[in-house]
Amino acid sequence: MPIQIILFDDNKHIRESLAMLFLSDNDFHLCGAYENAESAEDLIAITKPDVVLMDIDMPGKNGIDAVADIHKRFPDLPIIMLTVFDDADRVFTSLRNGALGYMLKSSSPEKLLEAIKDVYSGGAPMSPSIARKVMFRLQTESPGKPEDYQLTAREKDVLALLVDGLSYKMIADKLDIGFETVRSHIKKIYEKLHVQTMTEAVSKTLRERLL
Amino acid sequence: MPIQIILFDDNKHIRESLAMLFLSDNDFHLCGAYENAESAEDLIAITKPDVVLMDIDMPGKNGIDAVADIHKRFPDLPIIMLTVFDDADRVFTSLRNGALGYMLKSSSPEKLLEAIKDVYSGGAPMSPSIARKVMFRLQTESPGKPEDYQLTAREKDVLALLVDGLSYKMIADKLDIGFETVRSHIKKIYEKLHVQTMTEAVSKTLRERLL
DNA sequence: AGTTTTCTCACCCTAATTGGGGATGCGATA
DNA sequence: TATCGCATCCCCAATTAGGGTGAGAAAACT
Repeated sequence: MPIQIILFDDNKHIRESLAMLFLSDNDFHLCGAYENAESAEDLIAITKPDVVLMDIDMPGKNGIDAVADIHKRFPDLPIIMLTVFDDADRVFTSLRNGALGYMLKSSSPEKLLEAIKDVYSGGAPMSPSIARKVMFRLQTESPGKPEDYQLTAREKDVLALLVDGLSYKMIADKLDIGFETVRSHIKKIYEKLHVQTMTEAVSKTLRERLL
Repeated sequence: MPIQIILFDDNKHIRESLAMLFLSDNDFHLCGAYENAESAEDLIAITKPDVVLMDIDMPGKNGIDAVADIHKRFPDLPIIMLTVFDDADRVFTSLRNGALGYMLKSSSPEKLLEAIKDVYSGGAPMSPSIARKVMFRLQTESPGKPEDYQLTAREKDVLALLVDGLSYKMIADKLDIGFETVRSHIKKIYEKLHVQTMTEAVSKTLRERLL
């Protein structure tokens, strides 16, 4: 049986050309095409599509908010965003809101059909240029190779507890060592991390994902 | 001119079939195929490829470490990882280490050629099943909506500087307010965040991505 | 094997910073 | 008017930072 598709796009031309596209291929069936996502949730509840195609900018309720609502109510329903611009921020917001795929409108009809099949069978299709942005964010948000400050195992223990917000005394208790010993370790840690206060140490540790 | 490709894969069969693939297409030229990545950096320096194909598991130096080294020395050289399993952790480590694309060996030769073209022209090709994992991580690692502790603008200013490791006095200077004022703000912040020390505040702020 | 370095632990003293209580004034906003 | 944000000040106790010293054990060098 064909994959049931619902489409939200304010551009009449796009709606019609996609309708033609799906008509010409028996693997797909367009069960609805709407110019806004205002009552998207109800329409989905009625037509029960397998895949949602959602334009990112639409008058009224925009695609990004619509995705959030749809995803909340139908968590397993795959949603593919359609866009003309590969604006990094909106890509991200959409993805975080629950969209699975992200296709540029400029990509070929074949690619779109392929993307729908992908998303229907558990993949997450993205235009390569979009994937690149996603990855860039991923790389900068998780700064891979942490610099190695050569902390000893014990120092890492202490630092971990420090980061958890414990005081010297509490750390001493937890590690079953003396208060002054904790201090010695912390002095060494500061030296190695090139910091001089607890907050700097905690901040550096979390930001650079040490430990 | 054809895209110059260098390949690292310990499986002789794969090396040979890819060699055949590139021979049959004039858009590509395999300028080297090696069974390990031990001296990858030097080989790259000599053969000057446009794209690197790197198997993820190899005896000796594994592909993940190799990527890190190659990316460090040739930051603009695109690297595509090849793998049989779409193991989420290794995907991520590779991506963080600088790989741009990530293809399953099970994908078709056409897809691989396409991926090479994509990466060469600035995209980031990924198998949809891999992209899904990437997105999943992205969604769970950036925990959408942070709890709102109702901090005032001024309190956020203070908290930001606190997180940067500044002392009360330094914050006072920077914000051009009195030392005691900083203290009162911080007291309020602690109250709102339900913490009682600087480290707890910093830790909570960074971990929950407040600000 | 012998020496040196490193890690862990512990203690001292002093100065600076921080945290928990207050209280007060002023302007904006509700 | 009453609350809220923002700014300022006070005191006091606790915590933290910087400067040392030193001992015992394990790891690394020679």
